Amino acid sequence: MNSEVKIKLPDSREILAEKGASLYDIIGKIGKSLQKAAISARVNEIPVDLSSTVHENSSLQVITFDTAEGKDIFWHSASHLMAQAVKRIYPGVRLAIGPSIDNGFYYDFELDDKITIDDFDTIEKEMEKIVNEALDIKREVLSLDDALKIFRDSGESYKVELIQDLKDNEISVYRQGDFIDLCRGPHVRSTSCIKSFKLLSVAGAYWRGDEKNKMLQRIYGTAFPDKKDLARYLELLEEAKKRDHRTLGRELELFSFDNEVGAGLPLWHPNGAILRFIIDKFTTIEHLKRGYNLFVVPHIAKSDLYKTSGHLEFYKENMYSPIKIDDQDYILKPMNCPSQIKIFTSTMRSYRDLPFRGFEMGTVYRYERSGVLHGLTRVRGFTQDDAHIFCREDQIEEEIQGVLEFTLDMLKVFGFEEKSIYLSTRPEKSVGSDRNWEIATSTLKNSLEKLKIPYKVDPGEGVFYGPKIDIKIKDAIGREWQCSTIQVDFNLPERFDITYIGNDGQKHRPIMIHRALLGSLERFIGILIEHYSGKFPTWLAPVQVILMNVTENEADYVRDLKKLLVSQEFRAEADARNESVGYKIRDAISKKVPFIAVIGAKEVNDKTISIRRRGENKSITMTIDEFKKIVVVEMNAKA
RNA sequence: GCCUGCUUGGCUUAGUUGGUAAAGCACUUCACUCGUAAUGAAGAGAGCGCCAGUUCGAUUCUGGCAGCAGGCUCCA
Repeated sequence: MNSEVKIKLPDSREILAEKGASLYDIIGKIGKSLQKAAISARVNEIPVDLSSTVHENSSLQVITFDTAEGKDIFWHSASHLMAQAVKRIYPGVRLAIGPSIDNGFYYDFELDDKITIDDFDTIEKEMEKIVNEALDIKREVLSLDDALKIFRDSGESYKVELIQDLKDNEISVYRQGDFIDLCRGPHVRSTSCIKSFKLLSVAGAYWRGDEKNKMLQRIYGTAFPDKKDLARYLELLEEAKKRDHRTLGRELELFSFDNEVGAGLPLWHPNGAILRFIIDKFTTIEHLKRGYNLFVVPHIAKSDLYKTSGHLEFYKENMYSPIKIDDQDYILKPMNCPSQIKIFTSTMRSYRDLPFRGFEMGTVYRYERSGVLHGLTRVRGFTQDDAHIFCREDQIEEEIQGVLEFTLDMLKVFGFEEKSIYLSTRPEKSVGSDRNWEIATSTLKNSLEKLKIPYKVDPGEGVFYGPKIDIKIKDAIGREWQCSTIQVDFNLPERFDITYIGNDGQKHRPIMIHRALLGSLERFIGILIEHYSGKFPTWLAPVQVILMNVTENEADYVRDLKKLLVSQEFRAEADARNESVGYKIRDAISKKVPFIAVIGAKEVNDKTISIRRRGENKSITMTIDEFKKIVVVEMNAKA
């Protein structure tokens, strides 16, 4: 009796196991396939290695790769595997850290040799060898002193530093063959579990993420229990590459960058410029419909303005050097707010004027360090759908709610249904009274709750001048992007001494709300390109239809029809080249246009067109009016 | 800014152990007049990111700069 323990499973079944049996054996009793899939297990809710033994009645929950926890453990073990291989190849290497990340793992190394992707083959081969050696991965618990001695003796100074920070008397390490690493665990039972893996990239990374520290070499990789899963993941990476907005930007003739113009300064080509124009026009009109006033301000302003606003002090890093004009310093505007404030303060405002909402498609210029530039998503000059709302304290809540609803509506129109919302509260360094922060934070909270919008709190992540709500959208392949931000500001109204006359005849200070819904137009378009994979819905498509003739006889007809459609504000192109229909169809498909219209003798005769929709390989013959109606319907529906 | 790698016609790439470069697509012309994912042929197009240096000679070697990629750091 005493030699057996009861193991309670998640479905409340109970099984008996021999006292001291390993989890691996116990799981084998439940099922062979589960035993094979098991990565680790939770015993009495604590994740442990499968090699650990059970000595008392316990609950058991098997962890497989299907769960986030399973992936984390598996990838962490894979990172150890890689580190072991690297250490075998480069004995002088010093190990830093090697955690699991979103879709794999990395390990940071300090090494005099430079590792490049050309070395991946060698490292992967060594990893394979270690997998085939089927080394047991064993946990050991050491005293602080013993642990320090082991890593000191082997010259692993980063590990020594980590151990010293642990301030723990019991240090767990994991051993697999000749390799030992400091680690909390748990891990898979054997190197043989990590069947398929791939090293993906190598990059520099600062020790502990601090710029002042030494730069280490980081190798990224991923791994899966099954070869098929690895293949699928690599395909996904290929897919992401195919929808990269930088590639599509060139292929679809949307935009480009030019060495001579400068890094981070996008040039909008006809197709991209029209896309921008469509979004700009739509966004502007939506603002006007919601009672915003339109603002336009110059791209430069005197540096004094930014002294008043505080940007010269707090935002200097991101601002360009002054331009001298008539012996005065002018600065390329890094933000729209200061200039916009001057519109509000240009005259006496009454409480009756509030809320006063000013909207601008405002272009700003910010210095970004050369290494951070990235396609359209990180540039040095960009345009924000920026607005500032000046309101009374009692109006904040309604304004915030209005902005929230507006934002969600807009994002939906652009095809972003899934989003996550964050409320960022007061950071350590901040301006404004406790009372103001309290009011603003609770107002933001109330607004979210009244609209039944689920959100998470990001404590201390607010801006120094006020709390904010950030909205992250999820694109078609599940990546998150932050675009929208709604911020309450106590700082600028003070700095610019903004006032309105209340019904008591006295001056009062309004509250300012900054908000951008799409954020930067450049970045938003970059995200849109990837989200739609270049297949823009009809209302956004730079070219909605390509018209093509079958033989030379219909060429003029096609050109005339194109002119007619263009004159009626349809975005049409004609392909009257002397090529086969098959060839032109193929070409048009690669341009991802929503409609392809083929016109042969029959169509000219019947005054019809043969329409082939994107993604379909059948065509429908219809009159030109019928076609126009379809396009109009889709444009109105923003489809 | 930092680390690693990269930079050859519009695009994708080949190549030269240093003797001024090759292909496919795109483009132009000609022929074909063709019915829903590539008709055929011919032609034009780069001096190999920029600036120096080494050399009889540099696209190839060295240095600097710029740009790009992947990261790190940063991101009001």
